[in-house]
Amino acid sequence: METFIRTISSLNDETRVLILRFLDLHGGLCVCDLQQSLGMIQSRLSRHLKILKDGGFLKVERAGAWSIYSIRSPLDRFRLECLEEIRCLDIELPLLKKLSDKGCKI
Amino acid sequence: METFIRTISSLNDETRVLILRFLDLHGGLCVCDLQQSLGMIQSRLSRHLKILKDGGFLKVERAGAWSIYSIRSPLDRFRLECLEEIRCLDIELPLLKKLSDKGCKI
DNA sequence: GGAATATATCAATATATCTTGATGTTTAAT
DNA sequence: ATTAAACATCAAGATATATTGATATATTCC
Repeated sequence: METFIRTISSLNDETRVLILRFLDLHGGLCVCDLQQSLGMIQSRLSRHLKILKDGGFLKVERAGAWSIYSIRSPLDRFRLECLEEIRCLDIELPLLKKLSDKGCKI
Repeated sequence: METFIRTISSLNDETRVLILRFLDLHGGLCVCDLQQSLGMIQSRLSRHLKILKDGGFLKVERAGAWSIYSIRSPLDRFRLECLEEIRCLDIELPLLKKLSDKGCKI
């Protein structure tokens, strides 16, 4: 039950659904890219990314100073169904501003 | 997005998952039966039942003074997947105390 | 019609969650 | 070594959600 609620509650927020959709579309991104693209402050993003990770949807990989967040793979059946449902949502997605390539300076 | 969040948030509560599981197991029940079986007060149940209905998981049918709540059928693919996931949870289910047959007197 | 049952809703309080700004911690560049 | 970037975490305030008891609305039975 605990795990189920943690999984569900990780989706129970528009910000997190947006983040998930954005990472699903663009693949792994660092926090500073998400910051730029989604126009959110860092602490807010970090928090939501952690919740999505604890919910089993994301994984993190350290690359130097960067934390690269991406959709965990493989997702189990249920989480994949959730992701499929999110893919069908009509969400206004911002453009990707990938500054990390040129050296991100927030 | 709005509908998705409403669906997800309706599952984001242990009480509601329990109610859903209980109705899934026993079929349609009135509020007073749920009250007896789950040991909850009426206002609390009414609230959660409404949220599950608004989340698209339950339907209500009036039968005289009683409101019979049951799993909505057919469920769409995503809600069905959610229900399947809930069926797999290890939940301690109370016994059914169906007093409505003999005339429920709360 | 009047009393009692079943349910819904409201108001107040308690609890949890989200947002922001501040503060740590680690890594990279010089 | 120092400085700065990238990220995590914490504390405080704001917002949302849950619980309870009280009240309102049907409906049934007499």
